[in-house]
Amino acid sequence: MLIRYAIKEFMIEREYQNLSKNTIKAYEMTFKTFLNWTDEQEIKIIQDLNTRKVKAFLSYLKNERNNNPTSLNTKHRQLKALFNFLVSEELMDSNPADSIKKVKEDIKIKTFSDKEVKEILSYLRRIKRREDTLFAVRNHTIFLTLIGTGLRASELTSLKWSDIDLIQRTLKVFGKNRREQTVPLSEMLVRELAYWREYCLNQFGDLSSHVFVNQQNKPFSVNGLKCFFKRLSQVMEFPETRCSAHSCRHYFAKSWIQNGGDISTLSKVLRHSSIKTTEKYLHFWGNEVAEDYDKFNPLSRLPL
DNA sequence: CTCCCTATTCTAGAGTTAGA
DNA sequence: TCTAACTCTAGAATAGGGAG
Repeated sequence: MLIRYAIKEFMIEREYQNLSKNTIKAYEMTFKTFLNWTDEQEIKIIQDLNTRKVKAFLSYLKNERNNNPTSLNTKHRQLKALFNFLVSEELMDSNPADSIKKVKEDIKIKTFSDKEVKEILSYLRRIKRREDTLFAVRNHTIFLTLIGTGLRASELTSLKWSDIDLIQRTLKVFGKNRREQTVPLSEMLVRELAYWREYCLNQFGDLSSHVFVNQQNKPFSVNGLKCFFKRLSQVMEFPETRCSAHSCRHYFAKSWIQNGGDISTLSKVLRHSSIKTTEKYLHFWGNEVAEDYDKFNPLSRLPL
């Protein structure tokens, strides 16, 4: 069977399983790259594929396309899934990707320092005072919400007014993996959200169902959010720090830990499914937490 | 005209879940 | 308890709309 058709069969199967759009897209992207490569190598049918060829493809990704370990492993897994399917359909004898080991990854995340967050906040506040435009008020509120709740990007943009209880001070989040949970809101954030709500009412006359909207009172998109952070990073010029919605989430976790919050509660607030993920965060900020560790460690106060 | 905002597409990377 | 499979986020590049 032609590789091209094998992939088509696989995709039909996956779409039938009702996988999310992003997953389908990710498969499509990887297979497109793979097909181009096999075309160049003049590999046409699936029987021509073997472990050596799959390895060659992965090293092509690594060396010529500068993929990093995480990407290599992702693509490796996707190919493995494809071959598994072909084996189960008896179109292939064995999985040529099976014996390939995954690449070691070293993960490190740099998030905002307290100083950087203060700088961002005072910048956004300054603009809000000076201009008092819809964008200025919205962006300020968005940043506060992210810092104050640790929401993910899509969770923020899909927020609806009906999800927010300003009296009970809670927020309903429709998060990753199509799952819904409730998180608490701080008093200060409730005030800011209420102000933003009033602002929208004045501006548009009526309230959109979505909390964060653009100039046309249409839902603010995830891409819009990305662009906001991109502009922000250009203004702030933090040399080391990634400036994104996710950085806010990490900052939320970091200050939680540094202020002595406990990790199992944090895990719940961040809605991690396993505490292992939350524990990884400790690892990310090795040095910074290590300083606190020294500060609070009883051994440093004993004369040894 | 510029500046700011947003949408879209592609590629890279981080996080979760199910089930052997 | 391990890992294949699944899901979502990040960022670059590009294009275009609309306000001032």
